[in-house]
Amino acid sequence: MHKPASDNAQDIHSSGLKATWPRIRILRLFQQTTQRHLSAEDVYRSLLADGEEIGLATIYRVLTQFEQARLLTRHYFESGKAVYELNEGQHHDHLVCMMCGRVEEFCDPEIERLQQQIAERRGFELREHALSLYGVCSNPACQAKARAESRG
Amino acid sequence: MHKPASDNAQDIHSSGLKATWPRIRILRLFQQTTQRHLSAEDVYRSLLADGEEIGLATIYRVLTQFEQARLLTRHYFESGKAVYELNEGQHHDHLVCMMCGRVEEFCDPEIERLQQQIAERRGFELREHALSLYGVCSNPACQAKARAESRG
DNA sequence: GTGGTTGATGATAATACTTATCATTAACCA
DNA sequence: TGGTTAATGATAAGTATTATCATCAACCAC
Repeated sequence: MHKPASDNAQDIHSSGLKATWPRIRILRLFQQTTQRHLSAEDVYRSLLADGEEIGLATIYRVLTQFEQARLLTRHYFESGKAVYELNEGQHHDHLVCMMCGRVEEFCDPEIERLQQQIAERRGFELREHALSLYGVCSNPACQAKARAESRG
Repeated sequence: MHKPASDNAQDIHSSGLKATWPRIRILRLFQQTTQRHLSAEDVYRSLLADGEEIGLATIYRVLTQFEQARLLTRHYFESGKAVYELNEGQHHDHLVCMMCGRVEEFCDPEIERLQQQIAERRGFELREHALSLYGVCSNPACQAKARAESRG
């Protein structure tokens, strides 16, 4: 199921980066975690909890490098804080629950086509896009919370 | 063309906020500026340049209040820094030039419909969304810069 | 394998953006 | 107009991120 550490080192290496222990551990975390989107702080705490000796500065550096190397992609989800996710080739967009923070992914070729069309019409060469839908998920607790807030 | 200050005060007042001088000036700035999207720092510098005595803390507070009052809307545009724009009722999305930072707006009912459909299928009650397209605009200088960057 | 070079690490200082604190001041309504 | 209540501005504090730099480890040539 999960790639062994050696493949992992290979991925890092072929991005022109030295396959160091911190880098291997960070990449592995993204490959193994159930929580797909992680902030620098999330990664830091998770690795500390696993008994790793790692500095926060290294996390930030490596996340930036991995993003440039296209191993990870970065999002902001309308908050000042960056989160990263594994880049698995297939582009997708996000559906975010405003109550519990859960993130679902989706991909709609028709929307993608329309985006391309809009960019072309305005003389833009489209490079990338970010589409996030915000709402309340089907969890009853979230719906209750949403009702409470609107009464608030 | 532009609303007089009194209407301006009216808008603020009917949002349940006192029509203070700093608030009137900030709202007026958004109504009169050609640069549609402004950060807290942009607003601060602009008002200082106009000879206003205003504190940065006030700017942050007022921008947050105006957003809650739906006079302004906030965006992050994939950077850790918030920018605000006047809320004129009509929802729209953004097309951002990655070279010069220019922002164009667009609105596509078909994309909106598809978004609604996606949310429904997954049991989400859609509240809002953010769609930003990033690319290179038709300005020759931007296209030259883009080519230079891709050569690295 | 080993060693030298080069780049990576981690501690920490610095920066950028934003929010909280609090004494003073101004807006609003009776 | 005066009193109440909320807003302001200076500044401290908080949070997220980047820069600095001495030490250390990965990699390639041998």
